[in-house]
Amino acid sequence: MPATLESTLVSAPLPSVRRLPRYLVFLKECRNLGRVVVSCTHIAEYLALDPTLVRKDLALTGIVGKPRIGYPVDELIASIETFLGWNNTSDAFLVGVGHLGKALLGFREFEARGLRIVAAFDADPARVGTSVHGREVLPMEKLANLVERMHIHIGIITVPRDAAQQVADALVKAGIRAIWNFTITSLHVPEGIVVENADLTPSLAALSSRLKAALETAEERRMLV
Amino acid sequence: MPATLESTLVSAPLPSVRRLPRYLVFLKECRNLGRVVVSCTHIAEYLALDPTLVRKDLALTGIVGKPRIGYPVDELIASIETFLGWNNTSDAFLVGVGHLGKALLGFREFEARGLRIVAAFDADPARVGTSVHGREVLPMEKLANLVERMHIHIGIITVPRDAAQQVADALVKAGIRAIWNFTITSLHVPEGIVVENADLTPSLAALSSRLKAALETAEERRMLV
DNA sequence: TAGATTGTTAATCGATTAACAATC
DNA sequence: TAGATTGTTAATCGATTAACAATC
Repeated sequence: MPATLESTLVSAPLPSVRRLPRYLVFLKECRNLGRVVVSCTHIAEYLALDPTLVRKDLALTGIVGKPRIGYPVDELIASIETFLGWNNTSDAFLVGVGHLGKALLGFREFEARGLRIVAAFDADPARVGTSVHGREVLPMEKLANLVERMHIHIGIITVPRDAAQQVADALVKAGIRAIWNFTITSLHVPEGIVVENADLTPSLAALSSRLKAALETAEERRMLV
Repeated sequence: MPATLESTLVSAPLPSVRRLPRYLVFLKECRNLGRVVVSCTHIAEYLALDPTLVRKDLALTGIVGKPRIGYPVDELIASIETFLGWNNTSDAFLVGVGHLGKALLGFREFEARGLRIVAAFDADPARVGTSVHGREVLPMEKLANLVERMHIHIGIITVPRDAAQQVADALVKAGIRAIWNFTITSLHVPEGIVVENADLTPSLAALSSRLKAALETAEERRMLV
């Protein structure tokens, strides 16, 4: 296989990609305050990161800074947003209109971040036909046909975890290319299909673990005094 | 400073901690199927991970396996749940009763994972006094007093991002020790206060980046044929 | 100019993977 | 016993941090 193919198999380093949206918050604040240029030093200080790390992250997006000056704020914002694809919107389907599914359908911010949830599906006949934040809930039977007809690439799974694999199978069979999985279930999908897990449980586990360590440290410190 | 203090400053490796809940899903499936023992090989295969990685993660929880046999399923489940603190529940306050805040208040699963959201607060007078999933929404003025009286350690922030820092300040001042931050805002808190970020935007950015790479790879592969 | 900042190369660090002896 | 699996030590890998020349 030629090297060019191999080279595109990997996306940009994911830790870097995940930091980019946080830079944008700070940069837009700078813009609001009328700042014209900003340095990695300032960004890094605000986000409690290493300046070199920020510099490498920004370089990923293709921007070139000026030594001693920094980066033009407007240009940097545009560069990051283009890199993240926040300019051209992707359409997505959502499956499972429970508490979380409804909340996601209500997030207007997604559209400014390149994601438009254009349809919602549910297996529960009682939910089908109802309207959630202006979108009618459709029956699962319509999923496959609509994915193909509307060239949908992204499926969002917000069903109970026991149903997640089954829904993933249906989405993949219908031709979806990426799944945003809000269940803790580890999905099995064919090679080449992207699964991004967004279930909250791992984050909660990390929170508990860190809190426990912090409380123990504080307790020990107290005992030493 | 003595070495013992230093040693407790760090929690367990967070990547490991984040994987533990996913092991539990598989283990409980095993239990339901009547399996008595399970090996790292099986867990790793199911979750598409390296067996050694799984073994080290499990060792973190203190369990000891039997060569050639594996681990007793029941014991392993108990070991992980104890390690994660899913047995003894922590009380938490939630601030910001919008779409997401309401959805979180509706998640009954949190209680089985050691988190009980005991009260909700909002700055909007129109929301104060209403009831969400059986909990009355309280005014921000009551926050500080109740945190202290109820010995609350965890604050959940689900307000609009512009209000996040202000809410974090109020929580910290009231004596909270850990913040589960559902906004993209990078919070500034005193040393020793834990901030776990759970905003969806970084995950969405990773999804987009990976999808883009996957589509490009597929396209290149198509061109080569 | 002087010096803050960029871009880049090298060193470090931590997590993952490989290797292998011990063992039920 | 034979061999699958554990626990552990060593090697690898990737991300972060340090060092430093180039430069506006």
